[in-house]
Amino acid sequence: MDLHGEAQRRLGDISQRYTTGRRAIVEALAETPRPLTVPELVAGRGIPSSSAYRNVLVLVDAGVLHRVAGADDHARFELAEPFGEHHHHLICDSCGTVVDIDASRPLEQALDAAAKIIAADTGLEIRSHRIDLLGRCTDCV
Amino acid sequence: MDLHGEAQRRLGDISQRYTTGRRAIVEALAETPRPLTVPELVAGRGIPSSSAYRNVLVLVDAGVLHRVAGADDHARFELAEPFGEHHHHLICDSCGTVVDIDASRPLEQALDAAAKIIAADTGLEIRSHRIDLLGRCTDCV
DNA sequence: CTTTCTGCAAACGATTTGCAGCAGC
DNA sequence: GCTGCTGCAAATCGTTTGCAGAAAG
Repeated sequence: MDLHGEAQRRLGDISQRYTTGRRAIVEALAETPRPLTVPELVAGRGIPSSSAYRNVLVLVDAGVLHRVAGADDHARFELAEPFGEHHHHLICDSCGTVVDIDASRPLEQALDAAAKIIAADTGLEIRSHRIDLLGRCTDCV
Repeated sequence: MDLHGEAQRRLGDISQRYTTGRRAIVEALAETPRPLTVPELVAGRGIPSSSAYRNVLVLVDAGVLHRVAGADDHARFELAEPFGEHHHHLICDSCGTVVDIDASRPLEQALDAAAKIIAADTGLEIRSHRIDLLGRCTDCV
């Protein structure tokens, strides 16, 4: 899939430009196997944080990025699903890091079943669901 | 269940005291049907925020409180499960508020099945899981 | 060319910390 | 009475915003 072409298309849909700064963010996230906080994203890449905060909002709005909530209080960002593979997250309850976990077929089936029950059960306007696993990442043993 | 007695016991287990300030936090959360941020917790109750931040950490450590991640970047706190009922959360993706949703039996069964597959599948040290529903709260229509 | 984005610097708000005095056990 | 907790005030850090200049289409 053409990452940058598609990103540009989605930005165009909401009348936004695909600028150098935004491309830098998309590239940084494409190279990382886990969601990043804004400080992590800009570190060592020379991206000014004020622009990063602004652009991350726009990119989420355009559907290029997803916002991921971890165990600590910092928003993390990753490429939206059509760009990456469908997966879930292991959240380290020691350091707050979020690690991607590939989805497996039986797991997905069980989760779909749960999601259906949730919707039927609550009757609430539910747009999506989030399943996170809490444990220890390899760095925290 | 004796809320305060049990809170004191759990604090004692980690050599911490059940002080007036800590009791105030437990009481505030016992009266609220949803997890609160620290600023929400101290508002109008005259609890100094520095103490609130410190005590919330201790209470989580003692297993009296749980930390809940919402859609925005602010940690929220609620009484730990043995004190409250087992439930899940509806997270408003508009205002970030977290609302409790009572658990139903079929939902729990489906979730248990999913959790078993997760554990067998990943082999990771998973301590717990988190299922959140993302949608709109009644205030945000 | 026009409109939007960028980057700096300053403002902001939540969270953390040092320290002297108070309180639980 | 000893040790740990409290509350204030100041420091810190992530995040937001105003504005003049640069860049995308």
